[in-house]
Amino acid sequence: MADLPKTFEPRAIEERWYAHWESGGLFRPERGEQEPWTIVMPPPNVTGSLHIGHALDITLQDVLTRRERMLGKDALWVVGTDHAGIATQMVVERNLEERQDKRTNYSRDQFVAKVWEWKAESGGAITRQLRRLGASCDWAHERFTMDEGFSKAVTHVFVELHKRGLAYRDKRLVNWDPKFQTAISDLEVETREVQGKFWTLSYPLADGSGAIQVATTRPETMLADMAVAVHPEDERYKSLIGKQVKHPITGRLIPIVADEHADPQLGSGAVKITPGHDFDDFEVGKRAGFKPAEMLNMFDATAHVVQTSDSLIPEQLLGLSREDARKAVVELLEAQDAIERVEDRVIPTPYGDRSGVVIEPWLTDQWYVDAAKLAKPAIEAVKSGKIKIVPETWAKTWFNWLENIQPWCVSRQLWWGHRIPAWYAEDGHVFVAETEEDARAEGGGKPLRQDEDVLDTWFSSALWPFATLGWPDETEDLKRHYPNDVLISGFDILFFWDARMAMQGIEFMGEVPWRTLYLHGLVRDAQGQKMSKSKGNTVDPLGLIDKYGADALRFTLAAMESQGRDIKLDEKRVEGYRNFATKLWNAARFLQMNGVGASDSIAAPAAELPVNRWIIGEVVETLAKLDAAFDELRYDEMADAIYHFVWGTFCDWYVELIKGTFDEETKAVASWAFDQILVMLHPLMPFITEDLWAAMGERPYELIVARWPEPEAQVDPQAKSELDWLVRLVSEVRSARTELNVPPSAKLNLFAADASEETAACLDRNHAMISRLARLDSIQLSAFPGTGAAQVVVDEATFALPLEGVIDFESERDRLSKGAAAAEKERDSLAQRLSNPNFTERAKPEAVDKARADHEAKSAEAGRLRAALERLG
RNA sequence: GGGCGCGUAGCUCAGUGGUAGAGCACACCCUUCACACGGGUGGGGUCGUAGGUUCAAACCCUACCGCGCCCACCA
Repeated sequence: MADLPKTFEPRAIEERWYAHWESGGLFRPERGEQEPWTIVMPPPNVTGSLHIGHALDITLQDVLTRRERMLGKDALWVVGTDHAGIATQMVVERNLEERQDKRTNYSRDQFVAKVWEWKAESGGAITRQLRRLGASCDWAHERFTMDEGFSKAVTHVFVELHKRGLAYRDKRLVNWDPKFQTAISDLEVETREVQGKFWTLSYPLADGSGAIQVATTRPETMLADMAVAVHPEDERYKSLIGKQVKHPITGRLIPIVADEHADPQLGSGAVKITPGHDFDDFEVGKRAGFKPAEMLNMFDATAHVVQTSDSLIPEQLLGLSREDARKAVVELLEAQDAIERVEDRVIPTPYGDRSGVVIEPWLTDQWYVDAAKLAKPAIEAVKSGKIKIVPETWAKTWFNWLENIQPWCVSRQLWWGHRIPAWYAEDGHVFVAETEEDARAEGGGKPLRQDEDVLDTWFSSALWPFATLGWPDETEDLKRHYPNDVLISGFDILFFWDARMAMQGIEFMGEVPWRTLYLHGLVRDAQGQKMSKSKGNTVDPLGLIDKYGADALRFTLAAMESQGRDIKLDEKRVEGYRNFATKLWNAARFLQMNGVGASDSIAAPAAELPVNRWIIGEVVETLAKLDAAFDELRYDEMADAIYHFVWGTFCDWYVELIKGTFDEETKAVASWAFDQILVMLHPLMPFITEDLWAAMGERPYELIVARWPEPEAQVDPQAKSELDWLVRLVSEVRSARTELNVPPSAKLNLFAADASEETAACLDRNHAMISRLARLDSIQLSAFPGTGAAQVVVDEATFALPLEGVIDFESERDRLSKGAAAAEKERDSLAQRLSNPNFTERAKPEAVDKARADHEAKSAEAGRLRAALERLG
């Protein structure tokens, strides 16, 4: 048994134990015969570094994984990284820019090679950081979404979806990001409220009979106007329907059409229609008979003005940015007095969530996935309970999103990612196939050109629960570990990732990806603000680990994780749990000094002494609480149960009680109970527990693979009530001492009056412990004959502590009166309730019985306290 | 415009139809031979507001006030 150093230094042990676990293959021992248990880690971006949100996510997963492993299961925690298309391409492009270089100086293949180079050099930062947290995942089979095998799965899925008619190419408006020059999905667009203007413009009728006023928030797009719409029932405009308008800047003749989209209440009631640059207008345009291919486009990929196909945009506007074009157009309109009104207004404006620039609706050919079809079984899976969402309030959000889902744009105009397996012949014919050879075969040997685009990163990560297990091959892992048991993710990726995993998993595996979906909240700063780099209020988990240890950080995050609500992280909490670790450490030191080491039995040792029988029962009850908390995924309750047991029960009472009496039985029980603590605490605090496990003695195996306790031992009710009584007695005496300002060093005599035989026996059995903890000189089973004693009431007995001359009668009278008054107040309120026939007749019988019993107890207590007050004189 | 969540001790949060809990902070005492990252004791809450249901509500219902988030095409 190694002597423990005086203080606990997390730094010194964390690295050593992690390396030991990993090199020893202890994260996934060979357990092919055992029941499998599976969880996949949301693959962090390969460009990422560990932030506090990861720390929470990883902690929650590791806690479950470690326990399942201790339960003896073949626990698999899949780990890997995501190629993160846009993010990674950006990083590499930025590196090039720093050297006055740029992506377009290279061929596609050359650039992609550079990305792989970057990944090899600096792509693994986050995986090192996961280790610092103690993540016990299966590194031996670490995956990457661009690995050959995984890529094969991605291609296969796309080809299959195409075959099944669930992936198709379409020309329609997409959310175009002019900064990254790629399409993005609806989910990657965030709407921000921006202060803008609402213009009312005057468009002259072509026949010279007047003008019609139209409203817009984006005057620059008028250059591609193709119609003016009015409501079919709007009396003001009915007669104009079918007439033409001469566009004030381009001179284009455009029709006035009837469409319900035009809201008579809004602005003038007439609206300009720009089908190529507005989602609503696109629909109106289609209804008005325009084909997407005919719709006018006035922007290039960077959102600068280009000539429309009818060449009607004035020369001086070409090449202008959106912003400049707006100014120029407004000036031109002002010059011809065509602006009726300008109002200030808050405009909901779409922004790219990564680029931060305004998204342009742009008419392009893209690949879409028929999400609505895939969504149906995913909705059903939750409805039927095949997937259980925790907390279940999120189910509503799940349904709401999936029921209203739009086609998913999956093509991206990037170089880094899974290239879309589609090939085009010169006649435009498209062949979708797993390989170029297959495509060529299908195309009859015609020359083919592969699609330039790559797939949305989320398209591939949606396959994570099965493609990491070897799919489409039918591997042993796949058979054993799909469906996964649980998925843990932040609710911020519920749509991006979770829902898409469910859709793809059900479509391709015929089975839900996981049985339970646990959603946790976001970590916020102590003020409740969302953490962001720009605000500078981020908490660096690695800094906290350096300062307080990984165990303390993990325990904090678990303790604060309650049913998915957001976590306001306060460093003080981490400090507090670091103190908890130190407390445990010192308890171990103390036990060690007294000859307590590793327990030699898994089952609770036989014990005679009440204190030992009691602590065994307390372990059993703590285990039950923990097991229940695990079953319900209540991390706060797990932390709470073990924290209070270790500190409030084991350290504060058991260790204090057994001080000085380390007989063989006590040593055996203390060893066993402490071992149970280490086992039960290990999922939350793996490092310190593993270290203490080793420090306490020779072990046949590491704690990480030790067995989670089974509730074999019993709670002894007798011992429980005896120790419960003892704790109350000691607490009462201590309280009286403090309130009466008795110096801690003074030892008192205790007289017990009215003690039952049982109480007398308890006093006798435990007199040494009671005397030490309550600082007593002697205990006598008789009423104190004199006056001037402090008195405390515990159950039926009244105890007197003579304080000859020391006692302050006033203080003691106050103290006793306060206690009596409190008891009487409760007694009276219970009496009142019991005198109400409505209560005794209608309330549950248990409630009535309990009220009666409580009433009796409170009456007796009040009586004893009043009697004590009398005696005081 | 829909949907969700939250408002409980100074702070951060649990909580259950039957007389309010924890941690931290605070006050007082203690250099007791594991631990001052400690020990002991204590103060502190009309459980957002107003109604309703009930024998009984902080817990259920309704409305309102305040805060936050998500979804949605009001040009």
